[in-house]
Amino acid sequence: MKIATYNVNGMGARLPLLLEWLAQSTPDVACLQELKAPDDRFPADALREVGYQAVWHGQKSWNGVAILARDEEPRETRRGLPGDPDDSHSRYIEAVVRGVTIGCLYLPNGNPAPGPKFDYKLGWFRRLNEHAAGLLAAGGPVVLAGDFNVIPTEHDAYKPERWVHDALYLPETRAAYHALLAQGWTDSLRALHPEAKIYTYWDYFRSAFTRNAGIRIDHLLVSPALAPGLKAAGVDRDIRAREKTSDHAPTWIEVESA
DNA sequence: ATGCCTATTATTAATAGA
Repeated sequence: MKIATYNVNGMGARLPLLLEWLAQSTPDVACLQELKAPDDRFPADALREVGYQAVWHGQKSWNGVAILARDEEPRETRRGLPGDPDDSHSRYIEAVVRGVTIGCLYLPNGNPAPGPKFDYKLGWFRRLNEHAAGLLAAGGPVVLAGDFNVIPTEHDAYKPERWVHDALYLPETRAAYHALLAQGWTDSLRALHPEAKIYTYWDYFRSAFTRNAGIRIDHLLVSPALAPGLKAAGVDRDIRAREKTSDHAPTWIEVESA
């Protein structure tokens, strides 16, 4: 089973390349973030034409997440994280595909830090970790995939010193991520490639991609039921090199699901 | 420390991203 995550940075601008990527990479499940569009502008028909059914949680202008499944309708189990009824951001959706629970998330950026946006990030992170603990307690196969907006370690940034005051790398952010891993989740890409330089995001400025000045912030965490079945993991860098591309690249794993 | 570039929305500029 191939499971991917891709921050598309605008569904409206990205649909042609998204369709090309799906045809090329053929994931069984694709978690999308930053749709930047309301629910009624989700291109469900165009996706269905290339074999994907979806559940989505959109929002005008910002945020927005979706789960795509090939030749199958994802069975939605949750939209929005529990714990804050006043949270209006569309940042979490969860569905079961082929018996695997898929949590698709777009964790807040949190800049500038300190400040209210960083407080929101940490609060959202606490709610995620509480929900994740519940998913683990159920014991089944689970994948938490998405744009975590977390640089986990110094090995996950081209120039880590540039990020020391940034919300993606501050000690509180990394501590929350490592607390999540400590519950028993496996960071798939790092587990399969312990020493590799792996990036999933390169900003649009200063030819960051051609200089490989990137960071690793898109992650796929698997529960203990899935970890022994991890077979492969990678980043579709060729998609990031294309015209009209997102600033993120699709990131994926292959795992035995049963 | 900041701008660089891009997408979106609403009207040619503001906002957010990371």
